[in-house]
Amino acid sequence: MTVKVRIAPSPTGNLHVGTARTALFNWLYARHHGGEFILRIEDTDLERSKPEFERDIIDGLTWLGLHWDNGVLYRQSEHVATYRSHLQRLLDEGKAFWREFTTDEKAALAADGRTPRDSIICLKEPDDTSIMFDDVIRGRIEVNARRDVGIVSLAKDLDTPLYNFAVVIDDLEMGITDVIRGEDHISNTPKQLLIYRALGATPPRFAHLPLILGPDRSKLSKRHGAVSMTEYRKDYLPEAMMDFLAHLGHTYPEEIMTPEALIAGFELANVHKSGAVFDARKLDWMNAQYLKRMSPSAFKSLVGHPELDDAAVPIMTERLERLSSVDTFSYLWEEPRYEADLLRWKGDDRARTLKALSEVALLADRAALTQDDLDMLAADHFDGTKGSVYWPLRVALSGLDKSAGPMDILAVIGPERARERILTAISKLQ
RNA sequence: GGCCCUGUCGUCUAGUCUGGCCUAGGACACCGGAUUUUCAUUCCGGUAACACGGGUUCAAAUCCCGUCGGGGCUACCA
Repeated sequence: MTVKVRIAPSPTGNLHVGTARTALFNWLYARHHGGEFILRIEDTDLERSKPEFERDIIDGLTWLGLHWDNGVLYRQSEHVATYRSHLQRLLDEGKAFWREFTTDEKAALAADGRTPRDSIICLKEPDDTSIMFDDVIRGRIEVNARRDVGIVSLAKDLDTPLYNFAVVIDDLEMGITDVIRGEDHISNTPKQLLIYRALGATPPRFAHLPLILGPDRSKLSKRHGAVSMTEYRKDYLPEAMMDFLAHLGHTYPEEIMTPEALIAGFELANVHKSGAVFDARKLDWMNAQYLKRMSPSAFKSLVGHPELDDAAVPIMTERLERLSSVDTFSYLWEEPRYEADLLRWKGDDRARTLKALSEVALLADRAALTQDDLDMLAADHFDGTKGSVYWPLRVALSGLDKSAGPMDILAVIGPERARERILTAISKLQ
């Protein structure tokens, strides 16, 4: 049987990194086995589901490069008839029943600010039997149906299915072969198994992924900072993000791997059992690695400056980790602004700085500046102190205390603009 | 509290199934050095872990038992 997996996010928030990672593992698994990867929108919670969140999830998944095989989106809300018929059948067969709430339960709910209803549809209370499954990642998991699971709620009414029920019906209807999801769903699995049993259906295989953790080792959430993919898009390359996420909880032989290699090497057997902390610094490093490997033209258009000379590319890629910091290189495309005092190298006074810059300007007037010219200038007139020449020139060109070297900048902006900047620096000192 | 999952450097991890090649390897981060006009890149080097306690064994990170720790779930959310 060919493999068919799904990612089933609920559009009650933007695409969470944890959901993205689960999606990635499902995708990797499907592609590795030549199977299908389905996107299913779990919008049974009508109140919290929002179209803009659905949009964000779709955009995020697309950005990451995770393409699903069902062209038309499957939304649970569009399949009420299916849930209804299964629900009715379960009711008719006496496997499910309308469970009345006690006044106490209703009071508790009302106190919570919610409008309680009189009854919901539940599965008949299970027998005192053990219910078990062999998790592909964790091995056998076994619990007592009556004591540990109890009564499973299925739907608020015939047209309003609840999560556990909708998931089972959809997975069944779609022919999902492997359910690969977060560890936080382990405790839902016995409930769903009970539903499969009531339906007389064969459950799929289950594989529970370790959670992505925050620095304090609890499930990654908003209080840890950015958790939505959207927030990462402005800083990272999708291939870097994919690579990073793929390594969280899965063993791979290399740090930097192409999507093809990730697919080829993906094995549920190599998925870990314990959670992994999301380390943004490693993501930064990976991103930097991918940036360095980009072609000059691709990089230039990525950062929005296709007009730049190719020489600008290594200047940026050698220093850039997060895309949003690209403005620190603005001196490559616009005139720098700075205070005159920044031009002075260490103990040098204004006169000496002015002299250095003037000599450089003279040199630049005669011919294209070379490193040899500058070295000679330093040796002849500044007792060998290269800094006295290089520093003012570099600041004149970049306007910053930290930047690429003057010769590198010169190669990007050209001799004309360089000369103008040197002249500007000289006038600042006068 | 109950049920379930889990435990190798600060972090991601190799090694655990099939005990010896592990005086525990790699990567990120960090520290130091080389190159050097600043920053960065690059290259060298370094600090740093088998949660703890028993047991089995000639030999245990690896097997067994216990303890402790961390996490998840505990909805008329998903």
